[in-house]
Amino acid sequence: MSHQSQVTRDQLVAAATRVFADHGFKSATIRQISHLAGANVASVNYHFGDKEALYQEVLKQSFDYVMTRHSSGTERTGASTGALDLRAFVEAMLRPLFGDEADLDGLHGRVLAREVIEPAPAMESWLRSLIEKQACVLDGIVRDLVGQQVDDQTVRLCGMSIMGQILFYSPCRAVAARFYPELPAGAIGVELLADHITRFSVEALQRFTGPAPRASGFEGRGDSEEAETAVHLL
Amino acid sequence: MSHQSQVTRDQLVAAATRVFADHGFKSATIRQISHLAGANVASVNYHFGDKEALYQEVLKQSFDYVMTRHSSGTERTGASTGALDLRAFVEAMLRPLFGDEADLDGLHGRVLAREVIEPAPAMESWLRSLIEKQACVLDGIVRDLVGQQVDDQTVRLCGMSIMGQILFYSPCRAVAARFYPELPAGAIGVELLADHITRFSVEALQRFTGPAPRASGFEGRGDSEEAETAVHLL
DNA sequence: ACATGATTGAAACAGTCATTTAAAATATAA
DNA sequence: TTATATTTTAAATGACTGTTTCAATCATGT
Repeated sequence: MSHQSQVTRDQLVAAATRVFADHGFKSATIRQISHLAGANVASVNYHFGDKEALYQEVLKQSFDYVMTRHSSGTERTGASTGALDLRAFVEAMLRPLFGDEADLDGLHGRVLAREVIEPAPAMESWLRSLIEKQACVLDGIVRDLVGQQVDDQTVRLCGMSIMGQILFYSPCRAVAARFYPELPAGAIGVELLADHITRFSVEALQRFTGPAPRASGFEGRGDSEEAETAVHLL
Repeated sequence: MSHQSQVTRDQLVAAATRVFADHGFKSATIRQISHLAGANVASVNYHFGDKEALYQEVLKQSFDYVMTRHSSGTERTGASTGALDLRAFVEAMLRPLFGDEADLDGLHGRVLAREVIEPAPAMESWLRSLIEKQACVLDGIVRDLVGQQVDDQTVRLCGMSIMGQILFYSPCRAVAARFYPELPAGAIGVELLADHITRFSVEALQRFTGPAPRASGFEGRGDSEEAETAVHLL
C-alpha cells in the first residue's frame, strides 16, 4: 500500500463521514463522497469493496473517535456526588451532537446518533456494546440519585427520560429551533444545555425516592378523558 | 371525477401513508405505493401530479386526523391542576407514536413525527402552525407548574425536555429496546410511559420555582474536568 | 532505467427511480 | 346506442444509483 493510496483512503473516509452524517447511509451517494474527496467514483469500490464497507469503516472511526475523546467523561467519578456524575455524562453525550459543520466532534457524533436512532444496515457488535455500556453507566448514575427503593424498571425509564432529553438535539437539532424559532440556535451552548438537562433530571430523580407513584401531586379532578382513563395507573 | 377514481385515490393515499411512515419520503417508492394500493405506477402521477404532491396530501390528511382525533387532548383543561394538563398533553402526543402497524393512530403519528424530526421537502405552513401551537400550549402548562419567577428561556428548555422524552419514542421506538434489550417492547404501554414522563417532569418542574440555578444540590467537589469547567454556569 | 504491481481514470454496465406517452378500457351524457 | 370525457394500462424515457471494466498512470524495488 503506497503513501498516496493511504491519503486518498483517508480523504474518502473523511468525505464519507461528512456525507453520511448529513444524509444518512441510504441517501448518501458514492459520487457525492468521491467528488468531495477529490477522487474517482471507482475509488470507493477499489479501496473498500462497496458502499457498505466504507460505511462500516466510517462507523468504526467515529466510534473510536468518540470513545477516546469523550467516553472518558462517562466513567463514574466515584467519589463525587451523583449529580456531578450525571452532569459529566450528559455533557459527554451532548457535546458530540453539537459543534459546527467543520467540527469533528459534531460529524462523528451525528454519524453515531443517526445509526443509533435508525440503524441502517446492521449495527456492529462493538457499537451495540458501547450503547449497552453507556446505558449501564447511566443506570448506575440514576440509581445513585434515586436510592435503592426504586425498582429496576423505573430506573430504566428514568434513564430513557434523560437519553430522550439528550438525543432530542441529535438529528433533531433543527427541531429545537422549529419549536422555538425565536430562540437563536447559536445561543444554546452545550454547557447551558447540559446544565439544564442535568438540573431538570436531578430535580426529578431526587424525588423518585418512594416507589409509590401516586404520592406526587395528582389530586386534581380529571377533566380530560385521556387523563381520566389512565390516571388511576399513577 | 368518477366513483372508481375516488376509490383508487383513497387507496393510494392509504398505501402512501403506510409506506411514507415506514420508509420516509425519499426512500419510499411510487412502485411500492401503487403496488400496495393495487393500482398502476402511473396512477400516482395521474391523480396527484407527482410524488411530492402525494406526500403533501398524506401529510395533510395525517395532520387532520391527529388534529380531530387527539389534539383536543392538548387543550388546556383550565380548572384542573397543571399536572393533569401535562398528563393529558403527554398522552395525546405519545399515543399517535405508538400503536401497531395496522393502527391508524400509529401510521399518522409516525408520518408527522418523521416530518417534524427530519423535514423532507418543505414543511407546510399549517404543520408549522400546529407545532407552534403545541409548543405554546406546552409553554403554558410548564409555566403553570414552575410559577412566574422562572424566565422564559428556562420555560422553553423545560418544554424541550418534555418533548425530548416524548419524541424519544417516535421513529426511535426501537432505540428504547436497543438501550434496554431485556425490557420487553410490548410491556411499555402508552399509559405507563405517559405516567412516567408526567411524573418525571412534574417532579422536576415543581422544584424549578427559584430562578437561582445553583441552589439545587451541586455542592460536591468537581472531579471531572468537564463538570469543573461548566459547573460555574449553574 | 526498467519492470512490476498498485493505483487511478473515463467509460460503460445493469438496476431502480420518477415521470411521460399513447393506446386501451371504462364511465358518463346525449 | 353513440359520442365524449375520464380513468387505467403497459411500455418507454431519461436521470439517477452502485458497481465493473480496462487502459492509463503512478509508485516502488531492482
